[in-house]
Amino acid sequence: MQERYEPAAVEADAQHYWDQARCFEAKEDSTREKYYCLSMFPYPSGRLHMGHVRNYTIGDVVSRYMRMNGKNVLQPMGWDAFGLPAENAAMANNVPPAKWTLDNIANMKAQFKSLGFALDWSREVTTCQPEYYRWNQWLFLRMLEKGVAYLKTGSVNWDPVDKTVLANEQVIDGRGWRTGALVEKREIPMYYLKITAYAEDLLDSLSHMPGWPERVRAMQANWIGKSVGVRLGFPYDIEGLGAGVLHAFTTRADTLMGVTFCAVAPEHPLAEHAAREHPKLAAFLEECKRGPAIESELATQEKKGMSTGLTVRHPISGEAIAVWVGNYVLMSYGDGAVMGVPAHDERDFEFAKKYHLPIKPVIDVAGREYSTHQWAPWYAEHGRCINSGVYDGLEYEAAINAVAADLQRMNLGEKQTTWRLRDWGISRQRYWGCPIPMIHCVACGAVPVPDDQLPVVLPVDLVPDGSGNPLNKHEAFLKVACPRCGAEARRETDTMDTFVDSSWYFLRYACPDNDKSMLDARVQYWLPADQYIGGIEHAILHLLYSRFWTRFMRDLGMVGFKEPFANLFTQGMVLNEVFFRKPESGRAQYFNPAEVEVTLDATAQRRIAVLRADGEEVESGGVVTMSKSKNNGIDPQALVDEFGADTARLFTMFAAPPEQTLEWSDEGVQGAYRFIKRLWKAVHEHVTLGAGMPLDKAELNDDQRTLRRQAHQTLTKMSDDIGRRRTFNTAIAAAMELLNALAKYPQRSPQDRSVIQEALEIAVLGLSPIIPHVTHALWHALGHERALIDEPWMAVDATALQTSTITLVVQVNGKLRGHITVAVGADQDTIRAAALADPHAQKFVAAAPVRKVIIVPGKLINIVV
RNA sequence: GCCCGGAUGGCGGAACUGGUAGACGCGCCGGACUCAAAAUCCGGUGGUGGUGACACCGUGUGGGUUCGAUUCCCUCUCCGGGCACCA
Repeated sequence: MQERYEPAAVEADAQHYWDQARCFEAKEDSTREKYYCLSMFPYPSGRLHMGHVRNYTIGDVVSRYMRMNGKNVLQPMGWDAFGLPAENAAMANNVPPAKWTLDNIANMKAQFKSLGFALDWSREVTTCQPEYYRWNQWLFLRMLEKGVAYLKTGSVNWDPVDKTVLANEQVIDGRGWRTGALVEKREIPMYYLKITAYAEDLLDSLSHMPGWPERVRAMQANWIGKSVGVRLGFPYDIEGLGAGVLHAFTTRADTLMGVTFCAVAPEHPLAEHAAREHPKLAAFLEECKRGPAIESELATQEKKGMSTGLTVRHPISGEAIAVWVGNYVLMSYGDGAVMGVPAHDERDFEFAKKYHLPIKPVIDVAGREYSTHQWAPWYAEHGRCINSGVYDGLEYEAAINAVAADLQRMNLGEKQTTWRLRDWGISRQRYWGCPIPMIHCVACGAVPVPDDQLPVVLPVDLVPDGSGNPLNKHEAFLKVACPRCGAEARRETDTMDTFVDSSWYFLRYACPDNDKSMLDARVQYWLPADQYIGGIEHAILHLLYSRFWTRFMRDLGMVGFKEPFANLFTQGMVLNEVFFRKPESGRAQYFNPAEVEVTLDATAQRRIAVLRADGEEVESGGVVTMSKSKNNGIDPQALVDEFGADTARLFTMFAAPPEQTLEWSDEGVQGAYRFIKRLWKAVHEHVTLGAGMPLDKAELNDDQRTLRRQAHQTLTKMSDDIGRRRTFNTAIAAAMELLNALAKYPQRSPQDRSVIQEALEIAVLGLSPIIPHVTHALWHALGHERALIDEPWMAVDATALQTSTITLVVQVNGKLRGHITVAVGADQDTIRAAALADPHAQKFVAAAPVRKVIIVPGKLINIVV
């Protein structure tokens, strides 16, 4: 064994072994228990970033651990290869998105390999290849047949200068990012997927998914947003419209008698009707249309409204109710109208104050004093109806039931369940995506592409120029015969949302080579995925879409399950300090932390950051998410080149628990490297002493027994931390403690050496899922023929854990005052007496009478005086 | 604005089910080795008071429940994620 640890040689050797032995190529085997460990596939942006390293190291640790525990493990990888960045890069460099994307994939794949992940590359899936996306198209056609996909108009951001549709990300302060032109909303026909048809089941299933984090389930439940309430009708007879009913949904039908106005969305038919005769209102509607499309901006903008001049009738009292337009009312939720009850809804209160509308309290909350001048949070609480005619005296639920029953009788309302969840619009007016397989014929309308003409292949040599989808100018793609009548027709040029690609890629890993069908029987063997790992930022959309997609496939009989991911793990983001200089005028210039030297000043009080290039100081902007815009990313490759993949892996697993954010630290990396060197040295020192003797468990002295106990306690903890808790940081800490104990262990007798051998084996094997390369080498050095990856996980020796005495904590009034040692299995009276006799405790007990003694078995005694 | 998280020494973090706050690592201080430095090794390291044994204080803020609270409940502050066309 070599004395020096040389990561490059060690890692090349281990990777070569895994490659030639094809260790990670998974094969279906019905006699073995499978374990499908899935990580969210990356967008091929060009380089791996630390977030990727973190995500895939977690998956790799789990995979390797499960493999050593006898599972038939599948850990695949692929590429989420369609999307906007490729079009931007194409424009910047005049390279087709396809070439840019495939080059990036080649680069990143090499990086993946250098990190030593146990991936089955024979199942690689790339979403921009027709072999993959043809099945997007195929399934879309099945959805169309079932009415799950349908056509409807939807609103998009329109840049009037570039004459193109913009993503929300490309709209900055209401203006196009390239042109600076004011962005307009445009209504265009788009395809939608009826995810709302599955809303109830998507919600209900959440409570039967113990393998998902509580917070993700809560976020999804709130996103689906089930509300049970009443759909009310306000009848009207309006000139030019005739008689009709304005519908509004409410969860607070008990406050119906407090309605003093109604507010409708700017796109509501009543608003549009009124605007025809009302230029100021028309201008207001225009203003709303130019307003933000993003919910966060809608919700924070100033609440504005304007009267339509129209009135509707209160369904119970018959009073005239003014109809207003409110910029905060969403056309997409409920009926696009709300009843205004300023006395019991904060937003309505604000609105009423601003436009001097009446406020009428109709709920008595525990006899408290209501004031129409100022809002108080309790105004929205449940209570007893007052000022409500026949409903006076009724409580919340009784009042809602009574109102619903009365309205139903008048045919002006009914109980209704409303969902916040909206159908999923998948049409994108963009080039670099999966073509929607439709053909537009003058005579036949929108005609689906027949299955035998799939895939509709996306031309790969186009370069977008910012002025809309280049497919619209591509004659060879556009021109096609109508499948129905044969006349010349035009191909659909919209492509699919990339969330479609990522909604089922995890199924395709089971059968990537199947060119006859989308899925096959192998899916049933591997899925559902036993562990899914990815960023918390995907907690809602991607995961919800995947759950929906799987349900639709289940309904078609393509899969036998509806939840694709049995267990979900959401890892935190990777952060780093930002350094910048801001000139007097103009934008801040950001410097990569790799180019900055941070030192302490003479008093060690203040940190000084200096740019290496010019020796001048730079400012620190705190620790934030690694991003291109802040130039604070760390290239994992530089780390691998300098310290090796094992150090990169160890650092990311040790620096923080995997669910929390992780702060980059150069010193932390050094610490990880130092630990690996210490481990190497410990094994080296041990094996240079030559072969030991077999362990004789019956002939151990106290020191040997103590070390053995610690080694097996470490094994217990590492197994639990890796296998159950997924707290890799504490598993590593336990291994460090064991190594510290070994360093202090004094003896070198043959029996000592056999105990040390066992402890080193536990440390090396236990760490192998995290730092697989160096442990591969050390395992051989410890005298094993077989490669470590093929070894089973070690079993804990229960006899090594046994002790005869136990130390208990003695508290007085909950404060730590002393320790006592008692025999294992001592009875309560003995423990109580020993605790009271403890001299440290005595000092505090002597002065006052003992009122109570609480004994927590195996832990502590609390004496209450 | 709404939904979901988070806050513990100089720093990253540990304390798993309400039971010893600060494991492990980094940094710093002292020492060994060295002509010297790096590397390595050994010891110390929450704050205040005390020569010391030890005592008191201490887990973002303010309150509550409990024999006992970093952990449970309420309030507030700050930070992060998501908000449907970034992925």
